[in-house]
Amino acid sequence: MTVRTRMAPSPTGEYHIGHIRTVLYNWAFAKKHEGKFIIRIEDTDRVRYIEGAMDKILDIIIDYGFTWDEGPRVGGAYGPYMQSERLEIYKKYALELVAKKAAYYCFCTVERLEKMRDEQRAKGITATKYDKHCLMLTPEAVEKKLQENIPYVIRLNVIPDKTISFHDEVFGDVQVSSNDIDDQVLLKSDGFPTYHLGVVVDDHLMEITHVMRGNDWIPSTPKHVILYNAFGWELPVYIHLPNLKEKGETKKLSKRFGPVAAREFLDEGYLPEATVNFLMLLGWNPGTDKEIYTTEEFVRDFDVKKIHKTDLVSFDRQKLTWMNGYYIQHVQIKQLMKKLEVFYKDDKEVLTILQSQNGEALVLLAQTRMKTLKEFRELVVSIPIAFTDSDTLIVKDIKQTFEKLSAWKSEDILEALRGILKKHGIKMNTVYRLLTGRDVGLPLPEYLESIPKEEILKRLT
RNA sequence: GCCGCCAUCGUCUAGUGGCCCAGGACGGAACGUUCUCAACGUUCAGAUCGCGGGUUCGACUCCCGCUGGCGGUACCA
Repeated sequence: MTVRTRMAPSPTGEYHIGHIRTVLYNWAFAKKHEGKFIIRIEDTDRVRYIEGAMDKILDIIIDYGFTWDEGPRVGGAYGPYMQSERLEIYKKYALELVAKKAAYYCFCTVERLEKMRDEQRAKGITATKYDKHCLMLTPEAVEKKLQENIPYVIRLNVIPDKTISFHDEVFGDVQVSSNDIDDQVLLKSDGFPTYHLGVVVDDHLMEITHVMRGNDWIPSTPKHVILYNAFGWELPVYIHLPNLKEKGETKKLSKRFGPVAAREFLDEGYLPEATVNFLMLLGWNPGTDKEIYTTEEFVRDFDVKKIHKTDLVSFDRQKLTWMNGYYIQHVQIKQLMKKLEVFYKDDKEVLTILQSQNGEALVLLAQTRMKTLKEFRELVVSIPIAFTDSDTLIVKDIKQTFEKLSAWKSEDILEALRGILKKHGIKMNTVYRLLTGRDVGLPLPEYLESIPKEEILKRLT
């Protein structure tokens, strides 16, 4: 049996960093078992649908280094891979369920449903459920309403007093009473399926063997199990993943603490490989002390049995930043140059520095000093400074000393600066501030060498 | 409310009955190196394993209860 996993994004908004984690796990699992990773677009919510969202999602998945074997843009034998193009299929299967009495037509208006729920709540029932009002309709009555073009939905017919159970590779056996399951709408009045119908039909038709998704789906999995049983289909292997939360908080990631969208992390200068490495450890751990992982190593070591059985895992931004710094430090200098050039492609000032004669030398110096690509800018771009009265004497001295230097080399500059420090009884960071406008940064002599002497002298007037 | 799930240093976690008076990483502190800041090296602090009961010769590990958190409870996914 070929392993087939999938990620099924819904084009209703920004692609979250947590979604990349889910892509990573699904992708790695398929790779590990020499299977296929599929992307399917679940665009069944026409109210929240956002034009262009799908392409943004696909682009960001690519930018994080992932590809898919089947799905939009690449096609495949199980297409179409957009649910909006599969409406006839869902209708066919919904009707099959109706024929099997596992589902039924419902003509209730939203108003009646609201009234029904209000009445239930008035009676103290907080877990409101559809009252199966339309289940009582005779076949003739249904036929008549259909003839009259009365809008309808198709609902799942949940049989009471049954125990629905399924096995999850992470959470073990889960059991739920069918009494706690609502007669879920399967096919909406606009002809689109709800998630529950769409996911079951498509996962089956696309021969998905392992369903890996956030554990917020655990409560609705029994509905899917009922559907699989009604169709007489075999269940996929369920693997529910812990969701992400903000470090120190109890709730999910929030913009208040930094980026949340996958795209934003790239914009902030986080390397995809660093972020992906960080994501690997969010919900999984090899059981060893190894934390730095290439995707190849991850594919090799990834084991479903090691996925964390917990409700939420913290997204520690500080640790991400550390890991990003680690990656920047360990990447080949040429590659780092390339990454910086791409990152600063619209920043003339930084780009000029990068492409100057000393560009690479500066990057080498900056390599251990930046945690994100974004921090490179403040390392190499000086801020003009206004000298105070007490500064002028030192500045003048520095200038004179520099002017006397025959060669503009870091060793000579350092020696000159040492003399200044001694003479005025000041620390290097004072000189640092006078020359760059910043308190900290790249090693001064080397940094100065990378800038033409004339320019430095000009700054000192 | 009801249903389901979860619970180890500040944070992420290792740990599946004795190897644990709980190990690693991030963060913090100190020292070394040093032209500032980093990086690097060495060291330190930091968890009576949510609480209370059991079971057992022995529990972080098994069972029950409580508490807390999360999720679901839509013609959203």
